[in-house]
Amino acid sequence: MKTASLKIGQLAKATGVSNETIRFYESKGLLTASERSSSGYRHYGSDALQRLRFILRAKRVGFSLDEIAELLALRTHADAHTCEEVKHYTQNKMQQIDSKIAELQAIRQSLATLHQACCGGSESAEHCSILNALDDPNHE
Amino acid sequence: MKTASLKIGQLAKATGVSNETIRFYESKGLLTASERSSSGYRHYGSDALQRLRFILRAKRVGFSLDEIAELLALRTHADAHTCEEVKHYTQNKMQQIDSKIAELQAIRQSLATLHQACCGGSESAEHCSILNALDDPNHE
DNA sequence: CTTGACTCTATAGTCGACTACAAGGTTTAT
DNA sequence: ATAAACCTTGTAGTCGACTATAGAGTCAAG
Repeated sequence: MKTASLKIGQLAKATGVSNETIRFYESKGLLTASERSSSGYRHYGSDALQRLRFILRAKRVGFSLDEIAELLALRTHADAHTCEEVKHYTQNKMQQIDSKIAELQAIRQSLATLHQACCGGSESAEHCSILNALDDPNHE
Repeated sequence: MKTASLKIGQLAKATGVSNETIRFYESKGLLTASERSSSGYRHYGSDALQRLRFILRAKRVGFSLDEIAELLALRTHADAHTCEEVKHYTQNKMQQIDSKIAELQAIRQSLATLHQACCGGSESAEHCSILNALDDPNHE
């Protein structure tokens, strides 16, 4: 027996998604079982666990399943992608991520201002909303 | 005439969404026109621009319209919310944002590793994928 | 004073991402 | 050896977030 082979239900439980979701991700090409038993049962290694966690992580920060599939398909020196492609793609994606981080920090700042203004922030106006808390210097 | 009154199409153009999307957001309680003309046309002030940009920003980082509506409804000293509620909610939301930022940074790190490994990162293995680039110390 | 570019409401359709059956086969615990 | 608890495929339904269309009214330029 190989180290840590998981059946679909175990993988599901370990990641907090349903069996159906895992099969759905498979149908979208995001996650394939490393093996099938003679009876057709899916079997996963620990790499699947890592892969699925990556998928969920990326989803939580607003990436679509298609984008995630692209990310997972990225490999250096792989047959399907030239170095140039990988360089450009990763560069681009990192910029996208930096924007997302900046956007999150802006929202966080507004929340922090609101949090401080609440009950005790004596300077603050009444009816201070999250939009008042936003300075919003950059547009678009 | 008041300063900078926008019709729906102008607001749409300024933010890059369609007129229909704006009406849809209105139907979900996210964005109301400050006024209607006698003929029923919606008119927006610059606050609507700020509000809509906030909505789009929050959307891009994975918040649902319902969550965004909650964020926008947050006000200190407002009738509908006690200080305790606001304090708890903002605290909670800020933690959520911190997790999102950490997740983005993890993905970004993987991409950076991949980017460096590509064409010239002499130490790196062949067929290095984004998952190999992930150390993934923390689970869940 | 008409033409074209806007706006309105209302309803239906689409698309991504699941979620819930149905009808059956397999594994495991007793 | 049989029942409970798994697994299989397949199809249909749901839900959030739009998007498109119809049919009508309004506004600004020539």
